[in-house]
Amino acid sequence: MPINMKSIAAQAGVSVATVSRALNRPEMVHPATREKILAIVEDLNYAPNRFAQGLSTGKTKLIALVVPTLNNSFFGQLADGCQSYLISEGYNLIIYSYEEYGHKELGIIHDIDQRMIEGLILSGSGFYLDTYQEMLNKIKIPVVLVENSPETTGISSVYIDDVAGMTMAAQYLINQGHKQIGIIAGPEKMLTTDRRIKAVRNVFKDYHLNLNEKHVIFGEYASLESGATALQKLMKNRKPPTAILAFNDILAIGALKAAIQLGLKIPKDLAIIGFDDIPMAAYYSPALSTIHSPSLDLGKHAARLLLEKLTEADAPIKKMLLPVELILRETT
Amino acid sequence: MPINMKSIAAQAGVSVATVSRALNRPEMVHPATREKILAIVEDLNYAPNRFAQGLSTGKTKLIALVVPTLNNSFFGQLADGCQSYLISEGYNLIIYSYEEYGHKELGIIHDIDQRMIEGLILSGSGFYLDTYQEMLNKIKIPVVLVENSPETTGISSVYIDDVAGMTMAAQYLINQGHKQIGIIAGPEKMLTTDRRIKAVRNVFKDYHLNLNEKHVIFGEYASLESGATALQKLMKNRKPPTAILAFNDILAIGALKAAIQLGLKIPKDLAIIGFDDIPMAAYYSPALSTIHSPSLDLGKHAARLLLEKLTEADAPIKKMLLPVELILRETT
DNA sequence: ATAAGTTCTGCAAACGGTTACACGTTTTTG
DNA sequence: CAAAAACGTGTAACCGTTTGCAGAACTTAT
Repeated sequence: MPINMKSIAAQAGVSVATVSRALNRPEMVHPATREKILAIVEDLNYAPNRFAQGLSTGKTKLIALVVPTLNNSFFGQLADGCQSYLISEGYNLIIYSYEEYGHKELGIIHDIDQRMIEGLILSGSGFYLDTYQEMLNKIKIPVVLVENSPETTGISSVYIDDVAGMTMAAQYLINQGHKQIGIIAGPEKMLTTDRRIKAVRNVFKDYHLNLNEKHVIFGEYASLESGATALQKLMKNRKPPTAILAFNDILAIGALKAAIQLGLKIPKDLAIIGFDDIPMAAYYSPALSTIHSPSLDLGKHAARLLLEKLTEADAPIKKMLLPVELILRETT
Repeated sequence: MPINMKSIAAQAGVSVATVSRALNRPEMVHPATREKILAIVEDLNYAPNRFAQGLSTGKTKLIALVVPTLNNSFFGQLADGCQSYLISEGYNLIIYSYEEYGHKELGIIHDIDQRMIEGLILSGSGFYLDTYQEMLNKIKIPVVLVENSPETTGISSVYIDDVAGMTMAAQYLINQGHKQIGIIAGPEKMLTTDRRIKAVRNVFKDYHLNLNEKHVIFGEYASLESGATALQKLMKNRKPPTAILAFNDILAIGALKAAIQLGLKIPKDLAIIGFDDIPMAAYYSPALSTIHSPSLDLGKHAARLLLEKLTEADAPIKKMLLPVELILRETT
């Protein structure tokens, strides 16, 4: 015996239409009838079948989140943030992590139709500068970008204040007397990479310093190994850096490990500042100085912005900038 | 102009039924017709609407995964593993992380009906011994358990060889001459905790040693902080341990950090072995000795077992035990 | 008491597929 | 060469909702 509207209707002695209305537009049905129906609904713990709803309304309350990988606290927290907000609003989240999934096409464009996904939250490094707009053009549903280009027009996005973060970090290091600063960046074509590196260059300019191009290493997005090899390469320079700016904590920790293995004293021989402030940063040994970014909030705000676009026809495009904080621990 | 079956049918000059058959049971339709239809389908990049399919077949190809949190590489990888396998089989995954979501009821039971979720992969610590069976009884769809009780009857499960892992670790420490071994366990009522602690007790018995009950600390599931406080408590004992077995790497790293802060030399004053071998383990400083468990595979196998149950009516209950490995690094 | 509103409810079509059944066509068989 | 079997396709019911439309029942105004 399936518990569907029909059975509710039968029990209440009304038509399915009335049950539907009692649920969706209560003011349209007579109080007495409504009470009766709702009591039965409550009693049977009935909830409408979303598929049928989806078919008939075109609304499925399904949102997709795209992340590079879940094997990184930053995205894990981001996902948790989206999740919790969406669930509270009656939406569900499908997460696509393209590292394991295999990048090609992401298949999402396909699923958007098949699954009738209503909105998309795009995060991470997968969306490179050159293929970026092209990709977005193919998507016909509302999109919110996380940690991506504020330059992109027409799309709401939530991002953290990269520029402020990098600026603070670079200024701090320079004020500490560092002249040779190594940059361990993410992939070259990534938007965040771009933004952050420009911020560093600007600080250097302000201080009338020169950024040694050999001290800039592009690598994988967030891999411990990539951080380690970057550091090794940096230290082989004739004038090795005395401080490192890493574009995320995973890279920073990889670098930190490599530095320790090279026998460097941290922070005396080498100072390191990361980015993100993943939980592990405070617990590394030595504890990593880093830029704190509110990843959970990032997710929540992204989800909120998306739902706004979904439910309010005239929701304006918003660019939301979340503040960051420089947290000084033991690596500086 | 929506691209649905109707439009395909119109273009091919056949009925929707034939299109449906061409897609689902190709052998039933005349090769020539089939070719024609498939060509159009290909051309328009058509894919059937899953909601409509779901409504009429009852199959939605939606699987849910329950994890405590995504803010832990172990579960991140687990999720990635499930994801990649499921996607390759045409399924989609909805992830519920109950830490952020709020534990109560998990709401999943609700969503299972609403969303017509076909199968469930349950992982993690949320399912405690006492409420465990009760919870499972409420679920009417196929379930696969990850890292959970092999004692549970009637349910397929994938788990790692806790017992072998803990046994190896304990034996190793004892053979190294440690007599006072501290245990930093997860929550007391968790099934894995139970299994692992029994394994340790057995090793002690085999060696005719006594496990000091004061050396066993139960804590949160996987929190750095909980690991740190556990260690502090342990070291306050009159006879503090000279080695630590932590039930996961997060706890281990928390403990490690606390130990370093107490000025202990690792591994001379204190040896530590973790569990899971998250990527960070190798990159911690000192690198953490740990039991490697194949979290990605865990996910893939769980997903595979679930699909077997879904598609093969008589799929047998399977208990799959994945082997672990003791990896000795710098903390032993 | 009747006309004109208001409420409230039911009917039925639609959403986009799947599939049992029936029917016309072709092939096989004795 | 007719009867039987096999094949290919269309018709229509169904899955569980939502919602425009129409009509019944009740108010209110005249």
